[in-house]
Amino acid sequence: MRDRSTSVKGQSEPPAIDERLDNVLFNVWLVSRATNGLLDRALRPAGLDGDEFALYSLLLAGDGATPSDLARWMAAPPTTVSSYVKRLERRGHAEREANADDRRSYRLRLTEAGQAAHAEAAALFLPALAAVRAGLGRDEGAVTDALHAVRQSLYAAGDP
Amino acid sequence: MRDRSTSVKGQSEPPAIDERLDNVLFNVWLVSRATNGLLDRALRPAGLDGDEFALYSLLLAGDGATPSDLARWMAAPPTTVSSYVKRLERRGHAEREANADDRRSYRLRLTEAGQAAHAEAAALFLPALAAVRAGLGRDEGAVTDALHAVRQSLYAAGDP
DNA sequence: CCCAGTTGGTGCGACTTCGTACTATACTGT
DNA sequence: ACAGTATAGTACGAAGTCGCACCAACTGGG
Repeated sequence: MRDRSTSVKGQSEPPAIDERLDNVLFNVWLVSRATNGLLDRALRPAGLDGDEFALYSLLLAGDGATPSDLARWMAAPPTTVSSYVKRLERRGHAEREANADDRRSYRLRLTEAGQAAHAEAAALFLPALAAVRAGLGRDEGAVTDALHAVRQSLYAAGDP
Repeated sequence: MRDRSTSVKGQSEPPAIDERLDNVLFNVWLVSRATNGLLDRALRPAGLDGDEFALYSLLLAGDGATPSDLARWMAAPPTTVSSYVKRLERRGHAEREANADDRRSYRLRLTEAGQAAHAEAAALFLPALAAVRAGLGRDEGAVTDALHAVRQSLYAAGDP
């Protein structure tokens, strides 16, 4: 896994990490920033950013979701979720379905248009994912395990 | 590494990932959101959020940095960096030092007050980091390697 | 030299995030 | 039945993000 120093082409290298900062959380921050940057640029032509694409994917994979569900997935406060909901509705990409069991809540679902938007974004997302996977090569499984482990630890460490 | 299912106490578990979404980029997104949430909450008493703490740490570890440097580290557009600079200056946490070699640019450095703020935040950050590391146990090295690998791949995949 | 093109940063404005309050509905024990 | 409390979501406003347009300073070919 280590020392895959095969720098392809003149591709830009990431800045080198000071050893005092080389901890899990700082590395997560670096990866997170770089990933957001990459996805935002890749998806822009489709009119979505990385967060929105994740949201749409979640709504599509599950059978919709309640705002509370989304807040848990995103680790975001409910007010932020409310903004997203409003935005998706304004775009005509999602709609509410009343929940008979709990009338305070509702289930948010992608509309046809929302699914189309997701498909369009996915067509840009998949090549980006493929490129990253290619860069990881045979390490991909280990990386996925590592990310699962970090997520688990974050919750154990007190994510609410 | 896998199946460390020792859920401590009644701690909240993260939602389970649909297998169709279980790819590197989506996992990075989940980890990123959860990490930001954790850090924002942990650091709030010190008046910094996760991004700011990373920024301060970078400025402290390097001997200051130019806005372009920061943009590269953060994978953020220059306008965003400008906002950060203004904010840090407004707080009295950083100041500019003229760069004789390129008079368009400058080097940003933490002031005494900035270092104090960083120290205060670090006192909250370190326990959080320790908790996450504890959760990772002996996997920590593998996780760090994995994060390095992902960062490398992101740049190879076209981070500018 | 010198000027065309590149690079480092910023002002501004549209849009996003999220804390503080608040309402509405659901649970809990008595 | 019914407080009292807990939970789902929202309105609003302050602060943050970043695209567009821009200026200033560097660089390289002629």
